[in-house]
Amino acid sequence: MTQLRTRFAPSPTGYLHIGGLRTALYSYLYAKKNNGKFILRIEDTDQGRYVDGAVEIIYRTLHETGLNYDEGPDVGGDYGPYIQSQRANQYMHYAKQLVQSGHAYYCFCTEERLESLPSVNGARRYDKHCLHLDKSEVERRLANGEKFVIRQNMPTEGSTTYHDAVYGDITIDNSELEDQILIKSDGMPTYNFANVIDDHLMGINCVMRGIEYLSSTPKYNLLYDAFGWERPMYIHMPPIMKDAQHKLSKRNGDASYEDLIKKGFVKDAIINYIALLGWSPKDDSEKMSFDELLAKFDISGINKSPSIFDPLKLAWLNSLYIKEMTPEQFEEYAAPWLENCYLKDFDRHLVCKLIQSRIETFGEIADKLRFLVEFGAFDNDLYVNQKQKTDADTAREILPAVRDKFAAVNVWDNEHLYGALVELAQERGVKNGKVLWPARIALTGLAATPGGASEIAELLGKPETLRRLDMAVAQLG
RNA sequence: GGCUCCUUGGUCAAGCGGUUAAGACAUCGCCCUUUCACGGCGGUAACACGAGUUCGAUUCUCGUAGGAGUCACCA
Repeated sequence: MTQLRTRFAPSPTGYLHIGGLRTALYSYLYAKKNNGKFILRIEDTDQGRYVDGAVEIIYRTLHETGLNYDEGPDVGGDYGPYIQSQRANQYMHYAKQLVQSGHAYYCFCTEERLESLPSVNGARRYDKHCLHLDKSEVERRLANGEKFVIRQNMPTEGSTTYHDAVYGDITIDNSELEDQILIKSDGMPTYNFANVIDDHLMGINCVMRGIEYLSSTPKYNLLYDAFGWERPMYIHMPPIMKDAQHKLSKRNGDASYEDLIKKGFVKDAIINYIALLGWSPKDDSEKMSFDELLAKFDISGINKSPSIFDPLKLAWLNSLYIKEMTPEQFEEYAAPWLENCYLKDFDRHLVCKLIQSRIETFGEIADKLRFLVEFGAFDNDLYVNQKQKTDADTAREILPAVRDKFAAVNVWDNEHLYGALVELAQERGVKNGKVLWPARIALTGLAATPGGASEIAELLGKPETLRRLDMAVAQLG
């Protein structure tokens, strides 16, 4: 049995977008699942769209996410080169072979003539004009150095059917197929042509790609047939949408993998989430490690309908990955987010302890703790708490005592600070909340904060804690 | 517009002729609690529509509607 070979064939036009990453993920998973090979090929036949550095981003992203390809430009392999522009000289040979066998022909039509063609059903269609050119005339014009393209000669009758692993049998009338250009006038192959030639030459026997190729696949198959090559297995995938109408696209500035990382999502959560967009393990698994994904992946679980990218659910999954980190891992991961803002002045250990269970993405950290450096006048109504039965009056009564207690604390840590507050409550014969609530409000001026009064005081340090208490008392009048 | 594909709660999604139509996110409520968050428990919420096949359709067929893709010397 021949070995399964899948490939990911992006064009280097910028960041790797989410849809592309998912295509790579599924291709990788399917290959590995079947002891096959996963190949990376860069499709850069369009010089105009080439973006500097884009190739490196592709390599980096794939390696970073664990989608390690067995063959590719930077890792080598027996079927290289793996960059299409470096294989440029082979395509003409195959195109001419097709011309020989009558499956393709030279076309000298000018742009003007093409534009003057009548449009049928809202689309202009080439009329096979040059197919009927005399062989000697073709030779003459070629010898003359006239510009030409090579077109695929499509059958005009009948239909072609192929089987797609997720969409089933797809049948298209041959009359729908245009005599597409195989070789452009600059001598370069079109994507459609290079794709087929390279897939065959690289032994790719399983093509996984977006659904946008579903209806043009018969053209590819006709090419395989014309060469007498075996057609690959096809697995088309539904798109990932931004909303019901629009596909997720970098053109619209939608999130790329890099953007998500910058927002503080972790790579495992991103991979986990996109695996779930358009595919289901059938059981109730949601959070899955890369290995579990590999164990459970199956193309029968791939959906036919488009799915909308939900940042909220990604965030939830991300929070799961954050929570399962050990405190050490969390601190290490959070370090850059802490170092790059005011938080660099605070005890990293304490900060991390406070926020690990309270954030969904690392990008939220700075906002969540801003009160540590921003403190001013606030509404005394914040002291009102129905359950603790507190208000500005009870605060006015208890806060000076809180200040005294804190001032007397020698070992400035949560344990001692909390103990001091509880002790005060006991002395007064009131519930803990009666002291804790106003103390936290006085220290932060916020209705909700990560951490309670003593934890925040610990972070703030003694001088600042006492200063804020004084301000709060003064504000109460 | 032609052709192709798609259609289960707000979102992801199970279901593949007979189910009280799973589960998750979100949302709402309760519990826990040093506020928030975490965690636990529970609630609201869906088979686009119309025919047909069948004893019986979410499931099969055909229409309708809606959506997407495609019809390049772009990939």
